[in-house]
Amino acid sequence: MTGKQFSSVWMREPRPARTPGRSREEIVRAAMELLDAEGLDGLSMRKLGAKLDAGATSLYWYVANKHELLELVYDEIWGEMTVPPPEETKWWRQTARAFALSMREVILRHPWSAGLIGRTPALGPNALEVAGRLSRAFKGAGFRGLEIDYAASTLTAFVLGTTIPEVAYNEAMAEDPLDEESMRAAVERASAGHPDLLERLRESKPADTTEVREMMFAFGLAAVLDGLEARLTT
Amino acid sequence: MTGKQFSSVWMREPRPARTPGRSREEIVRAAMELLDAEGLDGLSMRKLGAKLDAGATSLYWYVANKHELLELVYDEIWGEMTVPPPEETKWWRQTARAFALSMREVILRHPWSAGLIGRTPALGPNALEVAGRLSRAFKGAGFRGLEIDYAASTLTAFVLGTTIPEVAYNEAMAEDPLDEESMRAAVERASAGHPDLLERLRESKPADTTEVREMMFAFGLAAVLDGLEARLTT
DNA sequence: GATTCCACTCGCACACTGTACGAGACAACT
DNA sequence: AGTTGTCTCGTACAGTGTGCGAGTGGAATC
Repeated sequence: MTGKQFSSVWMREPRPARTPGRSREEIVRAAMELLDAEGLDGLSMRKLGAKLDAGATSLYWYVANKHELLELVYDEIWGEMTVPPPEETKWWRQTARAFALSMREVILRHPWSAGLIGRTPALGPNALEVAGRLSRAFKGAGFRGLEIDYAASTLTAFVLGTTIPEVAYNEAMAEDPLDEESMRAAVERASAGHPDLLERLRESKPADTTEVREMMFAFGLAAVLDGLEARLTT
Repeated sequence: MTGKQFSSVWMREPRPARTPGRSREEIVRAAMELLDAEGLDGLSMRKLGAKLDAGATSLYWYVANKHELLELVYDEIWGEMTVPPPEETKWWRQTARAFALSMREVILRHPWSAGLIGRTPALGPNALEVAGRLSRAFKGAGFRGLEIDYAASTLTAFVLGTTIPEVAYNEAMAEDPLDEESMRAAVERASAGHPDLLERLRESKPADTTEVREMMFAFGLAAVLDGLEARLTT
């Protein structure tokens, strides 16, 4: 009568894995390969089973349902991000900056993660490790109490909010590859009646898309870090 | 031979809608009701058809596919956000702040939008209207050239990145309602071995969840605005 | 008034999804 | 030898988006 358990993979022990060869890790690895190759929609239990020379429903021995599997691969994403330990960096800004760049890079490298990353609570060991390191970094910076969390959340929110649309753009381009020119024409047509937008569209003409985004990210990141620093000195 | 068109609802004229009663608008309205009631997964063409006393496939006369329908309801979301015109506000900060609050409020009111909002290019009339107003506001603030876009993107990125996890938390809670207490216990158990996290978890004990998030949002927003202002004066 | 045409509706079918169920296979322990 | 527990998987079910093609009703044309 103690109420329902919070249902997450991380609240349950994994199957012992007496390991003939199939195990949770194996499944997660195969799932990530499939995700990298075919995206979030490309992952189905049947395909994953086939990839492992197993029946689709065999996987349900190791994983309660597909959502649990996604929780597992999701945490793997956090494992690929780097938060440099304080010894390696002089200022907290350096740590924060390195993390932000790494987070963006990981998401862009695994575009399917953009569809997962804010969507499920991040309670896996890797996510907690990152959260812990980030916490320590901001604490070292001088933040106190809840503001440590606030600062960390602000940073990750910026990266998330920036990267998700980037991924969306990339995927729209991938499934419907059209040259820069006609894309621009389409957007221009849609922007008719919004002179401000058209003007800025023309300004960016010569620049490469990825380069513009790089600059945008650098600009926003600098602003966020400045903003956090400002919260610190008052 | 001019290459493929960019495929988006906004690139095509809507069906003339001789309107016996069924029309694009009607369908979009019904879709939003269904989404508000049952969430993103609750929207299926069959259910939507039933709600309109129509066969599922009848809708395909007005909409090329489900994705197009989602593009339409997605733009509706932008229509509910408010960007106060410059006359009504004294500083750009006020405009930006009002927009950010409004954006967050709209997303929280239509949680399903969190699954759409960064995922598809925002080329609908409402989205462009918002983008235009935002552009003008930041131009008025003193930003120039591409930095106008950068500033606007930074702001929306922050709101997006903050709100998506909020929605995720709300939905996890909704489908698996457990009291604050056992939730905290679960998270504490997961955080074992991360003293920094545990410490902060305990600090936030008395505070209400929604209140904490409100404070977090205010903190982050102030930081972002400060950061943007800093970019401006240099 | 008859005919043609077109806007529109919708039942059926197809390929696909996640996963509950229960029957079997194999190894280890009693 | 028998029992138990771990693990595999075929089958089945309810659900999805949507292509196709036949059907309907009203307006326009002859």
